Amino acid sequence: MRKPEICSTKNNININKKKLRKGLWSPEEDEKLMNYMVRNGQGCWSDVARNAGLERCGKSCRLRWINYLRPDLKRGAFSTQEEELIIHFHSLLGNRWSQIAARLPGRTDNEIKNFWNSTIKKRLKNLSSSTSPNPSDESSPEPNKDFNIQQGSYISIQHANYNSYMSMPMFTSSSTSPSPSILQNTIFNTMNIDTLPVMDHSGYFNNTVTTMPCFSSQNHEVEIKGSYLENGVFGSVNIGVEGDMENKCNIETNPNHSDYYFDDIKINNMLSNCNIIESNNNKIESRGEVVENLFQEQFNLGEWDFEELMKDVSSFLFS
DNA sequence: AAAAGTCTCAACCGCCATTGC
DNA sequence: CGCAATGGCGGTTGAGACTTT
Repeated sequence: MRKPEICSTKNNININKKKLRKGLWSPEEDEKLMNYMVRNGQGCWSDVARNAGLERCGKSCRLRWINYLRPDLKRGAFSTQEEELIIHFHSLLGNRWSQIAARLPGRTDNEIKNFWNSTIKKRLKNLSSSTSPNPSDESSPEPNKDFNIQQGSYISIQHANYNSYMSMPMFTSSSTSPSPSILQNTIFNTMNIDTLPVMDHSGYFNNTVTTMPCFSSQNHEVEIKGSYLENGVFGSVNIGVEGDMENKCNIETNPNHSDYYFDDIKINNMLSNCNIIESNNNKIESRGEVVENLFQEQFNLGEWDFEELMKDVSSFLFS
């Protein structure tokens, strides 16, 4: 974390030549930005910074909004399903964090990147070093090269907090790069197929309980009301259920996390002023234009480019 | 209890693409 | 076409929290 400081750089051009703040955001700054965004929606970020009365560059505002203030953000630890998905999508997409994040609504690219670098990569590294005398480069940004794989054998990853195992194929890394098809196939198959999205004709997913795309699960209990889906990948985005808004928002406030002042900025109150209802066909209706604008991006974010993804998978599997 | 080491994650940096003039 | 402004992304940093010694 960085201490707040006053500085200006070539990236922080301000027409008033004011020095721009950097570093950690104060609760007051958060409130200003949140208020502005709720009232006006997203526009030119430089204007946002200026008009919201923030001595920050537009980029900084954008980052703060996307990574922290957005109402649909899911907070707290990654679920095991999310973890599996990240591994899966990373194997497909490499370090394209924004694309991975787009497939995990409520999670940001930064969050996923941090999680990967701090947790998953380390786990895979440990795994690799304990199973192979010749560890490969885990930091490779290229897809499909994150595992040291020896052909013909399998390794099992036991997740720390749950009972399932992931079997992964082992290929030799000595000659050419691992066969993507086998790797992809195996990773794909080792995931519970239930964790994969089932899209209906309208572009949403079957078995969803919210307006957001969602996974079904047979092996994990899915709690629909009261909190985010316990197992769940998308549970925290239950913003569309009438009368449940405040509850949803509060639930995502983790007292152990650094969002200690999140309640103070009255996000719940601001949002509860907007009347959002969920219609029968799982599409959101809003009587507040601002909210509509506000959430539009989130819904787009949550949509899966599933066809594209499956095309990639197919090409891996059958190439 | 204190020092050292490790981890987490918010935020910045720099690059590239796009857009508008 | 060239330039500047802006947006978006991935890589990196570093302060604070946490754990170990």
